[in-house]
Amino acid sequence: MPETSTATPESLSQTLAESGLRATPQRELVFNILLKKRDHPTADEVFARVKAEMPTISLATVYNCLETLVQCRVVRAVNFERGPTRYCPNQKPHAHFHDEQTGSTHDIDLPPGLLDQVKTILPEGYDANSVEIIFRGKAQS
Amino acid sequence: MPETSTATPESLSQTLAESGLRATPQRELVFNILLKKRDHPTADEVFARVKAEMPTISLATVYNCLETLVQCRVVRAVNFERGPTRYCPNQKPHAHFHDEQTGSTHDIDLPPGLLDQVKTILPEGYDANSVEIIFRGKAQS
DNA sequence: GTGAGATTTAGAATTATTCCAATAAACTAA
DNA sequence: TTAGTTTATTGGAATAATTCTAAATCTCAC
Repeated sequence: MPETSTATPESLSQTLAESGLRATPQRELVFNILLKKRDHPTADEVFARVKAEMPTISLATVYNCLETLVQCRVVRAVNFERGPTRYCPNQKPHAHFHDEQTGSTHDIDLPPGLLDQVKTILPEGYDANSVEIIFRGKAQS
Repeated sequence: MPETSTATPESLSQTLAESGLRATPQRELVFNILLKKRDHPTADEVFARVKAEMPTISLATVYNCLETLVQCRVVRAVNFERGPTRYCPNQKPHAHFHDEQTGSTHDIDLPPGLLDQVKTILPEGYDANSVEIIFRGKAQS
């Protein structure tokens, strides 16, 4: 697994505060669950994991928390294909490798400068603030 | 708009035949509709356009036809974000630029070799058969 | 401790897509 | 052609993912 760069649980509260948002137990738990198992879970999967520790939480809250974390940029929402959105707490620039056999997704570290280099293919008049790269294929198991 | 490389309406019938599939009026019309306006429409949008020319077609058939065309590789299904799948008849290797202001999507031609170059960042054991690149930002209008 | 605003909650509503069973169309072999 | 088989289309029901809504709860500043 690549080295990862993420907000820590401690800094989450601060990041939220900077956006005028509160660090609620639900938000913290959802974030910690994402950190604990970095397998790009869907909202439903996050809900199941979170529920084990906080049985009263609702699915709507999980959606709300995930959306909040995405807004604060401590979590990335990922959409490869038809199907539910997946969530990723890795904030380091990285690509995704989607293993077509297993359906699993791996983070791929990007060499510094690659994204800028890729941006140079854009014609005049296009100003990209983000670049996403998705590989599909077979990974050694 | 970048130059595009697509199956022609004429060759569609042959491509389908190669997969043991029939060139039905519905499949041909769906494909022609995609060629006519290359704005990455959703299935619903395709349905609306197709219906204007063939009022009896059903939404299920539009989904079926799109899926068939994707299987035959004459159409690409694109998923950027939460929301319906979009369809693109451009078979030339290209990236997508998603204009966050307008919500529209532009095809970006790729210089030869770029995809192979990007693949070189993959660690040992990863074998990608496709690479997708998505830009997000602002395009000059 | 009160009031304002933020957050959570459960369930209803919506959206996108797939499934299903019946009909229709096209192809094959006699 | 014509019966038989396979393939495709159709409309509606079913499912899946997400968003909405309105009420209850919590938190913070005063």
